[in-house]
Amino acid sequence: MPELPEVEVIRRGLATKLVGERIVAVSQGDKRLRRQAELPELESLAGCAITRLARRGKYLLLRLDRGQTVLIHLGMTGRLFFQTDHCPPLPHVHFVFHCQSGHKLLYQDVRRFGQVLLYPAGVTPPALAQVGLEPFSRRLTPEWLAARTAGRHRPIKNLLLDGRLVAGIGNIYAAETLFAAGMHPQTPVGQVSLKGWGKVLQSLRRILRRAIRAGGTTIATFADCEGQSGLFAVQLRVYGRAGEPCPICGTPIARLVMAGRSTFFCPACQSG
DNA sequence: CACCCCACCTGCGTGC
DNA sequence: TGCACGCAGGTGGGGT
Repeated sequence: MPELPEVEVIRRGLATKLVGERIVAVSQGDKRLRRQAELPELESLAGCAITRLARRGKYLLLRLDRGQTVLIHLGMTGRLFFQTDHCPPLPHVHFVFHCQSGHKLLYQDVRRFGQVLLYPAGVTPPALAQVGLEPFSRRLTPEWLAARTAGRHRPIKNLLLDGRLVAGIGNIYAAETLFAAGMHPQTPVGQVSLKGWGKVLQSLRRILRRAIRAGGTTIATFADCEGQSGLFAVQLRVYGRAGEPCPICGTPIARLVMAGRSTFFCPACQSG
């Protein structure tokens, strides 16, 4: 589900309701996520107030007034939302954060690829050390990308998916970025010119901004913390559209598997 | 170091 | 109707 725009939409939605809110209890479902904090740790959050919601790549961070950090990654199917009153018990709910105001924040995750971890004051979550530059960082420039990829041969699409270099890009936005930049997904990174990197960066930033503004992309399950679907799916130009005509030239959109992931592109527009 | 592959899960759509 | 299969927005550990 969630790439940078979806996580950012969640972050903004949660911030309006959670900043200043105090946690009174945390409860846990029976099945475990791939990585998760133990319940006694999370129960130690009782009495803490949430001071800030932050995002690094696809990680969401809840900062608490005693310095702790709750690190949440939504994996493929993770969702965060407030439980509405009188709704029936939901399946696949793994954590419930009970707030002083009566709000209940639920973490639901069908496939359980997500993570909910707790770090004490002063400890930086190790996973964050691996996270690359934010797409909107001023340090991310065509020159930086060219320097980091000089002489390397991996396809640009695989590079965009590598969050250790640039954070937050997933399969949807990698495809859309390369389409907008007119670049073939298999282009070896070492062959991309400075001008090419400029185009990629400009396309990436424009698409991410538009996706955030549209509330993210809902393919099947994504929803913001109020349960609203994102509207960017209708603006997708190639992702999931194999066989459909390219919106620019009419050539059928092609599908290719790269690094085990479906890759959608226009063979005519993205020849360079 | 650079890069690829697969495991980790459940659910849904398709085709036989 | 049922079953087998392929596919899905994520990482991360292990192999070449």
